[in-house]
Amino acid sequence: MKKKLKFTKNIFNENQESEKKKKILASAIKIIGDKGYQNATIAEIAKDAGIGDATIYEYFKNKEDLLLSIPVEVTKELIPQINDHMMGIKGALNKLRKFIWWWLNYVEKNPGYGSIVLLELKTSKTYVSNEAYQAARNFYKIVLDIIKEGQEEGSVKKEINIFLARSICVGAIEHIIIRWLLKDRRYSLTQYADELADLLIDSFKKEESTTSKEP
Amino acid sequence: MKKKLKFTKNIFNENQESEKKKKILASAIKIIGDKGYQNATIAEIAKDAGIGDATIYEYFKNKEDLLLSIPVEVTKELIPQINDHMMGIKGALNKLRKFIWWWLNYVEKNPGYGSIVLLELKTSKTYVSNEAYQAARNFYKIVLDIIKEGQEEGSVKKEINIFLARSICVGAIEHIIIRWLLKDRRYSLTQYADELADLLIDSFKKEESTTSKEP
DNA sequence: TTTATTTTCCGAATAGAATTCGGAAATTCC
DNA sequence: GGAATTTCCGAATTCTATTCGGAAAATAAA
Repeated sequence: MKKKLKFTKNIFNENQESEKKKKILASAIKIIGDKGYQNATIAEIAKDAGIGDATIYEYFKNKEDLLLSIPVEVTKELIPQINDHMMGIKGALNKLRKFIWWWLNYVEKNPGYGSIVLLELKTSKTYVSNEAYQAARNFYKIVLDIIKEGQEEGSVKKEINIFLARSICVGAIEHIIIRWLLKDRRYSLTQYADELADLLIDSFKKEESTTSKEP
Repeated sequence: MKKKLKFTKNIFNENQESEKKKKILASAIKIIGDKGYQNATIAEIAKDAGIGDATIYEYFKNKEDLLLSIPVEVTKELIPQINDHMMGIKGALNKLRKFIWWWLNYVEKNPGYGSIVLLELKTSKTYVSNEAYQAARNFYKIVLDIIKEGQEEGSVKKEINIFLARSICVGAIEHIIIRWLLKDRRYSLTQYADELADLLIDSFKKEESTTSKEP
């Protein structure tokens, strides 16, 4: 493999992260996801990644930057993945159901990441002004777009405020995940998907039956 | 005022917290609510309370214990307060509307406390095994009781899972508050109360019209 | 191949903040 | 008033993020 050329490192790495950086991020997800941001130490993350403490600072500004980089990088993979799963599904409400199922399932399989995104991130002072916040917005924009689509195709009530509807969906999903993360995680998270989807869909959907003049 | 007797301090203080402890808690709410748990220092809290750093450790086991004590103490005041506001309101769905309004309004007026409860608390490693978690449960039990009451009086659909309904309510409320806390807080939070209540109520309520045989 | 330059890495020092310790000051008891 | 007890806190300790300076490795130049 060709090695990096002089002065080209930064440009070269814009898309292709160095292996070392990826390794640090993986260790950070593992350690922070397990112990929480406060109890995770740079020393332990460095050790897990097989490097010296100081080396982390070659790749990340500081501990907070390391934390915030996690959702930025992971979301880059996640959004294409969920879009892929969405393909071929007809009807906004069916897509909403799929989204709920997919996200619960993902967190159940990656509780460390879920814990970082849903518990640790928001306490970061610089979160909203960071790229990580945009990543979260992009992710939840999927829900907003589904609701919009539903209004356009006529399956979702026109009179509801789509932003409020998104808040209800995302809020409910996150709340259920957070309970699961905080508790022992013994039960399956995915089992809630259908019932939650039923209730949400029921509150958004336009009644099909007696809508037109006379049946 | 009679001073404390030998050996009776702990028993005596079970209900009546010492003034100093209250002062520390007030300063902690102020500082942590403003800067966040990580950026708030014991030194600054102590200074604000007009005492030495080490004195805080006479009243709280450590910084985390201080954080967790905040919701425990505040909830003791809050639950009676909200119950008071609930009095005289007829109908579970009207109570739900009131609860939503009251809680949004409280956070708008006490954003520091809101920030502690909704952003900082859950990252604490010992949260679920702490009294603070019970305090949060007690607080949100109000919502669960309202939904139950609604099913009993016939205003809420019998077929919905009340725990899920509670998750949706609480999740949606918290999500809206968190957005407000993270963003600039320039707009009014209370303004969302009615629209949110409308949407939630609409999804829980039993259709009144054609339920009985023939009107 | 040798030498110069640039990049990567990290051991050791620094600094900031939580927590502990020992004893002084204040209060209560007799 | 003096002994016992409690309250308070200055100073020392410890733990950890972060910085610094330079060694090691990689790359370019000769």
